[in-house]
Amino acid sequence: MDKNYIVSKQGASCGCSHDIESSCITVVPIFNHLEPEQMAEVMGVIQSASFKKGEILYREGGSSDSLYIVNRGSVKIYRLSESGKEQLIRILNPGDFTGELALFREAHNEGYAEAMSESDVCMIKRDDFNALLQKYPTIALKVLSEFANRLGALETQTTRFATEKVETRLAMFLAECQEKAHGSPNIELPMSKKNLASYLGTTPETLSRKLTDFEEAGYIQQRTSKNITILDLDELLLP
Amino acid sequence: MDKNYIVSKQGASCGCSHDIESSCITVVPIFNHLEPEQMAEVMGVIQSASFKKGEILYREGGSSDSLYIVNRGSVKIYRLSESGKEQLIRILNPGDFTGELALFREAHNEGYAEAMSESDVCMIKRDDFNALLQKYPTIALKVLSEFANRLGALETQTTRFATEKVETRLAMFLAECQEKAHGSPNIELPMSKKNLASYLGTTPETLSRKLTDFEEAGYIQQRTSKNITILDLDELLLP
DNA sequence: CGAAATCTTGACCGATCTCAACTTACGTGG
DNA sequence: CCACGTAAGTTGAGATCGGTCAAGATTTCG
Repeated sequence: MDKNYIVSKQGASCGCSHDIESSCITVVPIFNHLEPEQMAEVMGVIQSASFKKGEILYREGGSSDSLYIVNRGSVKIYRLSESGKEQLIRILNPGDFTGELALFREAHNEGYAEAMSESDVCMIKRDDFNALLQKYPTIALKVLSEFANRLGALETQTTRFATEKVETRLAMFLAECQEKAHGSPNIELPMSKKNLASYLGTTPETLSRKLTDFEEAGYIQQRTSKNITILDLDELLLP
Repeated sequence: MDKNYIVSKQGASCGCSHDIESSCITVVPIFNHLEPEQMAEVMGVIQSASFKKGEILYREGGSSDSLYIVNRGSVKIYRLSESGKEQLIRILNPGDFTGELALFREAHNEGYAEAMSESDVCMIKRDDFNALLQKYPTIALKVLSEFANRLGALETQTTRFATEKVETRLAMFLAECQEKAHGSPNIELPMSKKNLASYLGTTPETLSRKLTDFEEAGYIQQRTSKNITILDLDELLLP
């Protein structure tokens, strides 16, 4: 297992009370099959950086040409629609990466990446990463696998937007939260309700109302702002 | 240029009056950089098949484990939402491929692939394709590039569904049609209006109404069922 | 502790879906 | 080649969902 993670290069510079061990060491799925000496090669081309909450990793139209791997914290990827509204695409947690669009296409970034909390990020330059891919085909297979998963998830997401109403999308989202929580009825929303509204393609007002509706119908119970207990998943998903 | 395409393996078995030359030879982007002897190796693991209009290449939940490359004709990829509505994801034209989800994940197919017209399709088995990827890393790079493009397009699509109204989505779609037609104002819808409605996440009724609205506003002119002349693209995109 | 952001609730309105009737286009078989 | 049946497309009326604006409550964070 020792070879299965990358040690972030920056030292424990954070003066705060974070758990240093877990915060600076992260499993990076696309590299976790490499031998130590190969990993060393990867380490050689990695750059690290920390971002404070709200700082931008890259912005739309920018010409960043790196792969970004989140090591600690969380990063939100969002776009601004042609009419100016923000649309949250996904949230990166430790081990997730982004920047692929700028890597494999000539096009510029099509979205924004913004740290949602103090975050450590590893970066690999386009040319270095391409060299790694050429040299170690298994890395490419890992990335292909990740892309395939993301394509599948995005297609599901698109289908929901196109065919389900807000209420249903929210119910499905809650169901997925419960799944990720290994079936526990007590779930914690992984983002603010404002962001969740954006992610679900609705407004905070409507989201608030739907949650209230669910609660009044006895399907869920809102404990705190982000903690919800799911009382009747079946009824929630039925309509 | 000679090495830049694959010759479909089935003979000119169609008794109909199709143009044999163009119908059985197709550029396949993910292989078009290979040397002849490498291409021969690819040919060795390819199987071909023809599908009549309406025939299903694979279906949701099925366990097809092949990559499908369209050689002639067109194939539509769609999903059925949890509530049973059909959502058109994309249309494959010659050179496009699908089946990636079953290739790189354990999961089953999450959608349907259906021939929209008489179509010739090349298939490569999962194991064979993986072997090719390992042996020729450049193929993997091509596929990565294709995936990256598709991810970008899907994110754009998702953002539009989440933030734009039907009218705007339709206008953007028409604009893209014109772009693909190299700027010509005379465009041809690449699918039936029923399918287009599904693709845009609306109903045929609403689509019909919006097109009428555009026409009455003088932005477009509907010549035939599928032929439209764009009179004022700027006004179309403005609101 | 206080300013700013987030969240909630209410009232209203507009976009789009649904249902239904009708027209048009298309493919098949006589 | 035409007739017919089915699917696709159009149009209208009504209902509903969800967005907007506004005000107030609550939380967060410096």
